[in-house]
Amino acid sequence: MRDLQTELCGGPVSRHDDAISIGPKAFPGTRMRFARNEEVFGESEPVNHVYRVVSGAVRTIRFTSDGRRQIVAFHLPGDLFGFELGAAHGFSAEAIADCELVLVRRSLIEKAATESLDVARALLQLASDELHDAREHALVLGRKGAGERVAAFLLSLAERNRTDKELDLPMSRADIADYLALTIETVSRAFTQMERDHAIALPTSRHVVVRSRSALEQLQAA
Amino acid sequence: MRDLQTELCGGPVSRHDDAISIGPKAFPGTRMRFARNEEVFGESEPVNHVYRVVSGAVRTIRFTSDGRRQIVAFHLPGDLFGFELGAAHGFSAEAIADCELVLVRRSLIEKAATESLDVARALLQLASDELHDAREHALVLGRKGAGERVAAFLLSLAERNRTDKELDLPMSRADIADYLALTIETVSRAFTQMERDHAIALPTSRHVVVRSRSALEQLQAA
DNA sequence: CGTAACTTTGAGACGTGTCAAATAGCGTGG
DNA sequence: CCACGCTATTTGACACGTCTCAAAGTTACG
Repeated sequence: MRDLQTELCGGPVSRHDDAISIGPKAFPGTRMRFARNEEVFGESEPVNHVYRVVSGAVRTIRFTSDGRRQIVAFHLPGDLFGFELGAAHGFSAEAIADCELVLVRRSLIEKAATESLDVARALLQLASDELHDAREHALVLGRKGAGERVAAFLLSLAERNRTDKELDLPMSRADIADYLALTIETVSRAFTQMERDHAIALPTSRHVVVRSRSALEQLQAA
Repeated sequence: MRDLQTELCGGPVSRHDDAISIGPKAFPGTRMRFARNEEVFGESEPVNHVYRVVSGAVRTIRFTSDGRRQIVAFHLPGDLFGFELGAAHGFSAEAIADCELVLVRRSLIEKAATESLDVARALLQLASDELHDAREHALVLGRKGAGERVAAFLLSLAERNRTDKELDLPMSRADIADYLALTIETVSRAFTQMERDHAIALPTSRHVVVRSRSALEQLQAA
C-alpha cells in the first residue's frame, strides 16, 4: 500500500510520495488519513492547502439555495483537488471512503507561482483541464438522458482507472445520483437496464464488469 | 471612438481600444466586424487568436454526439473569449448580432506568459473565473427547473449589464433554450409565466423590464 | 405589403421524480 | 458463527414537468 508509483514526472502535474509535484517543482506535504464521510474542508472555509489523493476517494460538493446536493467532481488516487485562487473554498470536500491524502500548504505553491513561470504555467494547465471537465459535465447534465449519463459516467471512470473491464465503484448510488443530477432510483434503474442489455454485469452493486464497451458507447451517445 | 483612453488597469484583465489588456500588459490587436450568425472560429480549428467583444454579442457553442446544440457561454461587450491552452478550439464561436471584435494573436500572449509572471497570473485568474462560471452553469442545468433557469439567466444578464431594470436581449429564444438546455417552447412559456406573475414585463420579446427583482430571485431559488 | 423568421400557445406523449415497500448487504454484538 | 438491525439498493405505481408535434400569431425586412 505504501509503494505507490515512484514514476517520474509525466506531465506538468504528477506525484511523489508525501509531496505534490506541480510542473518542475515538488512541494513537500503531510500525509493525513480521513475516515469515510469525514469532511476534508468546508465550503467558504479559507483555502489553506492543496490536496492529492493517495488512496481512497474524495467528493467535492455544493448545495443549491434550496438544499439539493450537487457533487462537483470525484477525486481518485493521483488526482489533485482543493486548488482555488480565492480566499475561500467555493465547495466542500468529503472522504467517500477511508482515505489517505497529501496536503501541501497553499502559500508554498502561491509563492512558487510568483517565482517560477513553469509552476504558473502548470497551474494554468490544471485550471484549464478542470474547466474542460466542468464544461463536459454541463453538457452531460444538459443534453443527456438518465441512461446516457450513467453510461458516460462508467466510461469515464473506466478511462481513469486504466482497467477497461472491471470497475470498483468507491461511491454509493446516492453519490452517483448527486453527481449526475438524477435520483438514486433512476440511477439504479439505469444500472439494471444496462445489465439486462448485457452491456455490464453487476457481481455486486459496487463492482461493475464491462461486458460490451461498444454497447456502453452507443448508450452514451444516444 | 479612436482616442486611446489611457485608463488605468482596473483588474487583471481590462480593455483598451483595439487592444486587449491582460494583467499589466496591453496587447495590440486588430478590430474586425462580423455579421449576424457569422462564424468567428470553428470547433477543432487551430487557436490563433484571443478575442474581445467591443460591440454586439457572441455565442460559443458545442454539439453533442447526436447533434444537439449546447451554448457554452454568451459574450457581451468587454468580455474576452477564445483563450485556450490546447492547439485546437474545443468549441466554435458565432456572432449573435452584427458585432465588432478585437483580435490579438495568441502567440503574443503566449510569449508574454512565458516572460511575465503577472501575465501568467492574469491568465490563471481568467481560467479560474471561467471555471467558476462553468460549474455554476452545471449546477443550474442539473438542479433547476425551467422557470428557475430562465429567472437565473435574466438575473445574471441584469448583473452583467449593470442596468438592473431594463434588459435588451441580443439573443433569440432558440439561443436561450440552447444555453439553458431547454426547448424554445419551454423558454417562451417561462417568459409568459413570469409576465403573468408580474415579475417582468415584455414590451417586445427581446426587451425585458424587471418589475420585481425579488420575485425573480424567489423564482430562481425554487 | 408580402414573405420568412421568430415567438407564442395548445394538446398529448414520454421520461424522470416521488412515494412506498421489498430485498440485499454489512457490521456489530450476542 | 449466527442473529440482529441499520444502511444501501432495487423494484413498483403514479404524478408531474418538459419535450414533441402542430398551428396560430407576431415581428422584421425586403
